[in-house]
Amino acid sequence: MLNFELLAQSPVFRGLQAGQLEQIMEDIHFQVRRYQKAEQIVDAGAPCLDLIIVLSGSVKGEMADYTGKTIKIEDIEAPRPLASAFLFGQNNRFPVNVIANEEVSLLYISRPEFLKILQKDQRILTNYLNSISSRAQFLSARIKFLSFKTIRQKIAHYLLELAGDRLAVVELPLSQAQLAEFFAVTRPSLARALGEMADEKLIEVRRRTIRIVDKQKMNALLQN
Amino acid sequence: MLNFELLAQSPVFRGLQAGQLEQIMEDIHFQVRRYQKAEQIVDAGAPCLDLIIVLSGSVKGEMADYTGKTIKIEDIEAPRPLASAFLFGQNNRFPVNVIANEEVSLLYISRPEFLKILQKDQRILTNYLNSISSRAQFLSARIKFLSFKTIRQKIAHYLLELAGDRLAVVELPLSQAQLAEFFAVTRPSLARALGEMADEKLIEVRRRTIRIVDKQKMNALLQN
DNA sequence: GAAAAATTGTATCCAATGTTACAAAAGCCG
DNA sequence: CGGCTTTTGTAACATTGGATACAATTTTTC
Repeated sequence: MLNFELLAQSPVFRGLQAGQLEQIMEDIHFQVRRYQKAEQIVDAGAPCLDLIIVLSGSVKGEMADYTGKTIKIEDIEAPRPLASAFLFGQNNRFPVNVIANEEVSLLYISRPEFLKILQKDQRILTNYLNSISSRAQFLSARIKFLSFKTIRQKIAHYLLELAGDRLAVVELPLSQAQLAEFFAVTRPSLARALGEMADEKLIEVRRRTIRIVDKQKMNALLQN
Repeated sequence: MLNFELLAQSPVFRGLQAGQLEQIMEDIHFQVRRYQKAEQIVDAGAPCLDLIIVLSGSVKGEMADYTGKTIKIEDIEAPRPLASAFLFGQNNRFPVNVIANEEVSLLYISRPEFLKILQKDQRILTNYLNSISSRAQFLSARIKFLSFKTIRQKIAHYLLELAGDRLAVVELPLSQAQLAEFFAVTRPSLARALGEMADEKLIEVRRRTIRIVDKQKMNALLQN
């Protein structure tokens, strides 16, 4: 049985009462599938025929970058939708491999069934439009990030974003290895760049804890 | 007066008769604005409140890459929509600067008005979903492209894509300078890479005309 | 608490690309 | 045709980051 309370937290169904949602889903055909940790859920290039929502656990999207290596694009946790931006469109194939981070269960709703839902409920329609758009916005931000030329710029952007306008002391939420992966950069190179920036008194690094010393210069980095 | 024949060619209104479209638009509030060549139409970061469709001419989207330089993301020509993926979403701001390539005229339809249209016509709804999704797919492809590590890989990917399964002789549709911009790479570096690939008999280059000599090795480039 | 594993810090070497500058070739326009 | 502009080709040098290896430190596990 579906957990409608949780599902109503999903970006697509947000704002609905669990009861309303249950009623809508009554007329709809759907499936729930389970996967083990590290199992490959979707191969990049496979056609996207269903809206897929993570019901429990989390999955990751990885892009095969042709060099055999993979770049991790993002994690998706319950109750977020997985393929929302690729359900429609010309050549609607998954751009990424999707792999289970842990044991997960996924809700599948086919495209025609989902269209029924969109016609039925205006709330879900706007939710879905918002969801898809947020997806495009995410990709756009990622392009912006990847367009930084140097590791220092990536670090500066990342740290300033993380710190916001508030404190100058930041605890990295990722290990250096993960951060390097996110930056599409090797781990020693990241460590070296951090070390050099520390030498130049832009930041202070004590393992995962980083203090931004010279916000001025950090910002300047991003503008030349 | 709007050219409904042309507008019906737009991804959003495709498949409608000009007459149907005219009827739908009768109830809708909209504006048409004109811009001169090189005029800045949208500043990156500005809120996106309207669906904007290019009625004539073309515009380009450029991303300010923090270094002062801009990366050209794409050209948008009539009758394509401009901000379709950013009309909705959490933080719906333009991710790019939009600049007129020539004299252009643009159709503006506000979000609430456009929602009316979506509710009214199911054809337009699916069109719009397809349009947004294609947008996300485009961005995703761009990320994939940018994730190639070497210039040679970018060249190989680009040429093989351009050539398709057909002839091995390709005429570059862009100047080297434009291509370099698209590759997010400097022009001399691109020329050098082309020269080296020619030395190694992967390709033959005579200015804009390129002949792919060794498809085998070109493909291999993309896989290691 | 000790051994093992994971994470982080560093160093060396090398390949790839940017920077800058200039020359050669092609296209354009009188 | 002949000069001007744009595009393309090339070279020398500097910089960045990748590959690899290993040491130091911290965390995990038993």
